[in-house]
Amino acid sequence: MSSHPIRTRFAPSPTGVLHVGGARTALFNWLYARKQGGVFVLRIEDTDHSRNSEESKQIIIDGLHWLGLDWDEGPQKGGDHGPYYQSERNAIYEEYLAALEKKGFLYEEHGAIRFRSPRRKVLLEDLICGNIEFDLTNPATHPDMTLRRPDGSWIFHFVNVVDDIEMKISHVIRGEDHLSNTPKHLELYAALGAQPPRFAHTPLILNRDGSKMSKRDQGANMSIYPEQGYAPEALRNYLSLLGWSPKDNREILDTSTILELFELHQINRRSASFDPEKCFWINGQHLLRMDLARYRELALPFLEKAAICSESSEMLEKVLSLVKPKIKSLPDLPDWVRCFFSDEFPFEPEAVAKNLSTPQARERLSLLAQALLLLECWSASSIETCFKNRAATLGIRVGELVHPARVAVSGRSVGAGLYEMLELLGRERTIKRLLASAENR
RNA sequence: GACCCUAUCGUCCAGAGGCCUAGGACACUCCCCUUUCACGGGAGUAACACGGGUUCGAAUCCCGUUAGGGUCGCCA
Repeated sequence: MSSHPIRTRFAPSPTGVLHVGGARTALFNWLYARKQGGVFVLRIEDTDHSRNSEESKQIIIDGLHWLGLDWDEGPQKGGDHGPYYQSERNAIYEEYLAALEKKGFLYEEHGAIRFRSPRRKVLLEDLICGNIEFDLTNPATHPDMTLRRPDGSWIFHFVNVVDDIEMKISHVIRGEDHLSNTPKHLELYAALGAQPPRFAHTPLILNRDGSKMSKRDQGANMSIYPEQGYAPEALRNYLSLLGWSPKDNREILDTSTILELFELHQINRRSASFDPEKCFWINGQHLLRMDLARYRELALPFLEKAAICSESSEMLEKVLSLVKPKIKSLPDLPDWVRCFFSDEFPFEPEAVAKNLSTPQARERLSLLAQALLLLECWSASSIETCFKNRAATLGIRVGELVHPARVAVSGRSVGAGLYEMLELLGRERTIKRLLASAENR
């Protein structure tokens, strides 16, 4: 198409959190660049000295790393258009300011440097919002913008435009909160004699009730997702669906599919609201569908944190593949699997009360243990047969054996398939636990 | 207040004049499967903000109203 290479950028200011809206903006920029075979740039807009710190910058970098949005140029990566921190680009801004000065666009007021608007109508051809004309002829409604403060520090509009020119950004994909700023930016491009990039303003993400999403709202802060056991690929999936869709009712999409189907101009013009429940569901679907190696990778930190360690990696894999189809959230994992790796596990009081409190139940456990002791082959299917036979002999439903046994062996009333659990646990531990419960509880 | 954007189930998305008695998904309710919890399958509740046009015909086009959001900073 164009002879100009596609270059997009994510240009956050370090505020201490990576907001979910910012993450989505970054995702769209990343998707577009990757889809077009272009370059994705990360630039940190840290001109406001009062509120930026190393930690804040690190939070953004960590968040993007976690989300899997790798940049081609930027912090930790370098590139031909650096530096990528605005705080280090002073000389460049001075140069551009001098150019504007020379052309007579600037004037000073109270020590600040301001841009004299040409006072014209400005047409924005937005890839998402369409053509919008802004009338900037009235100074009362559109006052001249300030470019530089009396203390020498720079204002967003100016440095943002200068950097986009210098970094040869071809597509500015950003939140709709910048839509009304764009005519000002267009004035700057014109004044600098630069060709403006294509703009694409995405609708904002709101809360479920339609209110503006602040960093404190549920789900707004990206740092909670790794902690809560979300898979980055699931978040990419959910975020991509806020304002965009593949149009064919598919919802669970891996990133390569999104890449294949994503189109900038198909993004909605309607603001979306963030639904934590749906996000959770999408994550669950990814957890369910991912392969065991990936599952294990995501699960490991949660097991380590709970001080659960496996005697063998083979055992770990067996346990994980057993519970994987059942579990919806990785933070729940330790409670589900602790009983496989240690004899020290808590008994849920309600589960005990319901299933182990009667002498009858304890009697059955002990009978069950005797039967299992005699089993010639310790496999899930023969264990199942044994349970069923036992139940038939006692004239009860299998459930009346299964539920107490589950609690005796795991302390819990919910879990994976019991017969498979027992097979994995081994005969010795199974019988020991059945008898312990038969006697004590 | 001015300017800009938006308006389909509670939520996300489909719908770009007749295929719409509006489709899918989350959530919710019920049923089936099942040793539990899940998964899976089935069913159900639930929406075109309102008012005018245009048209033989409008969720879809136009205008207005209302509502929500955004911007109007020497924040980004």
